[in-house]
Amino acid sequence: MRVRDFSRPTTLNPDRLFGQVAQKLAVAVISGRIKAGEVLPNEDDLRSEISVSRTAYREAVKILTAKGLVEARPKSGTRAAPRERWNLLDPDVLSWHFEADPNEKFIRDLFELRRFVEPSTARLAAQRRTSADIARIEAAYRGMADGAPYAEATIRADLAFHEAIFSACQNAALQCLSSAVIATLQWSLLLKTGDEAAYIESLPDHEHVLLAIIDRDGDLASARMAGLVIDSLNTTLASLGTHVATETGKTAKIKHTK
Amino acid sequence: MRVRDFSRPTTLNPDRLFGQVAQKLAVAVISGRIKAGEVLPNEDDLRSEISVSRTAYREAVKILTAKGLVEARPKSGTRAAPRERWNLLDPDVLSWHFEADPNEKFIRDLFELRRFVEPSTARLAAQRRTSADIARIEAAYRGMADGAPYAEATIRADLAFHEAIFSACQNAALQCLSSAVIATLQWSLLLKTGDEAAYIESLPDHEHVLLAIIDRDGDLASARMAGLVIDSLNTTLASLGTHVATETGKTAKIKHTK
DNA sequence: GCCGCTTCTATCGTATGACTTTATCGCAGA
DNA sequence: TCTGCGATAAAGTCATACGATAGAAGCGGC
Repeated sequence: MRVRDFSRPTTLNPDRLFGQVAQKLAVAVISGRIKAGEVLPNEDDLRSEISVSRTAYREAVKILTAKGLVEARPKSGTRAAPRERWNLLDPDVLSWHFEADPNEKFIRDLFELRRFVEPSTARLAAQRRTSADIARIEAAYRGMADGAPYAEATIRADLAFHEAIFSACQNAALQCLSSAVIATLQWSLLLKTGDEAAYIESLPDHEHVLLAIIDRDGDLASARMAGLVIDSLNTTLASLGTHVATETGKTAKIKHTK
Repeated sequence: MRVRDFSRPTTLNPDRLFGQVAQKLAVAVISGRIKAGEVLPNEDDLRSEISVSRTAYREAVKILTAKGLVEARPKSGTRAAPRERWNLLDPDVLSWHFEADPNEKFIRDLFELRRFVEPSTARLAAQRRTSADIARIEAAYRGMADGAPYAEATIRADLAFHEAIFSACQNAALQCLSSAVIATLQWSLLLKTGDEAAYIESLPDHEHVLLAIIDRDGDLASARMAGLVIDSLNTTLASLGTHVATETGKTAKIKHTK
């Protein structure tokens, strides 16, 4: 796909050869071009696709193995792993998804995760935030408010806003979910690009979350963040051409079309 | 540490040479024996520790790179990465933590994550469960009730109980968190081994969760799971010799000692 | 003596070829 | 038909070599 990924640079070097091969293979697996059968046999790949040494190829495979995308067993070959084995929350795996066609079910799943996690992070952030955290969140909010909708800088500010809230939680395990939330956000922004009204409307919601966190009001921060996520989900799914209804109460139920 | 890890076999082959080297290095990084400085220089390791070829060593390093534990920059060397770069929710990384000394802060973080996530999974499971899901969860519960506390089979049943609830959510992204929850459970069971009373008392809680899921009562399932997690946290932290107070209402605040 | 340039070295990345280990598959024998 | 053994294919391991470059060490000019 032709989408730019604005998340922080991936851990593995993309201008190194093994990194390129890893990405190439990963996208082939994630996009479904390689199902759960054989991966391209060693020598075949080397001779046809790109001429790359066995070393670089093997190291690429090791990376994918580490992320659960493929499984290599001695005699039977290196096969693409079934999806339930993939580390879907790995930053690189999330990032590689942007190179494939949008998977609607997966985006829904990510949003559901976000809906469960992000209100809690807002609550924690309200309870534990330092003044430095406030400064970061506020700066990010200003970046969102000042920039043009869907400009790169604005998007970065949006991502930074949510990242800063995670960071204020002081929880290393929780922090690891920030990449998943950020990927969800990117899908969201990507899908509704052009819908300026939706973006403008979301600004006050962000500000309200910020204010609640400043006030150390965990319940309020949580509730406002929940609202923000649900609004985002609704406009995103609307862009996806799917219908969504919001239940009364705090949870939103996604109508399963078809 | 001398702890057994009962989670499903890791994705990367432990009886392969590179797997052993990867584990060795990973534990050295996670335990803090290697800080954020240089990793053992190539040749030094090869000659002293275990005689292993550069190939195997490099592939091990690639695995750790993929999981964010180390960073190999072109010419300056391979260094242990700062902790915020680690993929703490990666199944292997979680598993490697069992080889190091218990990190109290990290266990608290994991419990916090669990507290946020697992009630939601119980709610979703109640809404979406099939009869097959019920069968799995119920079988796991029977395994817990029938076995002796802290016997291996009983522990496996406990883990299976929670895993089955994740599975009933039909959410691939959420599913990836099951390994983190299971790791948390294992830490919990490990730390309070011997406290049979705590285990016996948790049985009805599990049963109540199961019943709520059978009844498709999402709110009830969520509330009961929340109670279960908080009880587990309290007894676990008590075993850790730390004091915890339960706030009135749905959230528990962990008193930060010192 | 301080600063900038050159050189030198350590270390990662890549390539190649040979050998070992493992597990699958098919054939032969009971 | 079942059992078992060997052929075989693919991953795993080893040794070696070379290229590139970041960073250190040494050198020379101001």
